[in-house]
Amino acid sequence: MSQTQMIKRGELAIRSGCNLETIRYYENIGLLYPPERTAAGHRLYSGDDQARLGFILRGRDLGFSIEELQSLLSLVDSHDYSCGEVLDLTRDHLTSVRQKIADLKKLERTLVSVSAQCEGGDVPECPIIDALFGQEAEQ
Amino acid sequence: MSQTQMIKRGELAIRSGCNLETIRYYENIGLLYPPERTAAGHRLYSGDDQARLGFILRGRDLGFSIEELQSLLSLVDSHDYSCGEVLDLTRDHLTSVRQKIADLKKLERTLVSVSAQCEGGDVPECPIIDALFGQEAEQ
DNA sequence: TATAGTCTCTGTAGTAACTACAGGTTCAAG
DNA sequence: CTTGAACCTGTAGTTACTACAGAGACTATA
Repeated sequence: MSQTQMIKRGELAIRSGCNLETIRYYENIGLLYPPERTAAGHRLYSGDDQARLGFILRGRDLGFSIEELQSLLSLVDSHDYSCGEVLDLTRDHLTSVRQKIADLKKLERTLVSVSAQCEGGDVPECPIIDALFGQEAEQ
Repeated sequence: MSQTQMIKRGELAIRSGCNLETIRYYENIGLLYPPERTAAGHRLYSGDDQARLGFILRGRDLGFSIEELQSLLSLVDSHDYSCGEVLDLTRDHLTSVRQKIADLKKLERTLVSVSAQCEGGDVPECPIIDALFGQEAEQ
């Protein structure tokens, strides 16, 4: 892609912003292909390798799990994927993100309502503690 | 509290809705006090033990981490906590919940905008894949 | 009373997605 | 030629559990 220059793991870590050990981890779990090696066994990453790591890191930033990235990459690797398949995976992921947001908002509301009963200060009785010890958390 | 009847771990699991193994885990990490035992070594939980587990489970439902629950419980155990201290912990937690919501919403927007460029179907080129392989994820 | 089946005990390993370390090569600069 | 940085490997730690194996205890029925 950009350059066909081969780089070592440390350099890849710096360029990609990915942790050094994480690169090896992605190789171990099969997200990255085992790269070429020098005679002494040092890893050498090609431009394609760098692009693939970039893909993984951007997917990770979008909250895709390793498993989801594995699905996405196996589609890409098949060279026979359709846009629809990718869109399905993305929509599934979007659904789970929205579910998490909904759960957290519910949590937020409960925390706000619990906090609102509490006046703070030095008083030794606390409605928050009472709520936690009480029968219902009114989640 | 409710009854001074001592119950065993299996019964506590059923009554509280907590996983059997989790109860032992909470004991191991010091969230629950080591309960009484029968002569043969079977755990016996008092009403107070049951209330404490209830506290933990409700706190967990509110998204408090083990560490936060440990702080909360050590305040309770000190018998000398103030409402202000509890409120501070709760507000810190609320802040982190809100941060998570904000992060996820940002993610959601990005996923929506990436998906919007994609028409699905059987075409073999996918803007989502292109975006992931591209230079910027425009997060 | 014998025995079968369920409950409980312990320590340990597995989950997700890394991160960090120890102990040992290899490389590059002076 | 030596020194220090970079690299190699395998393994352990993180969070908050969950699950398992193998052994002992309890209970109900024949």
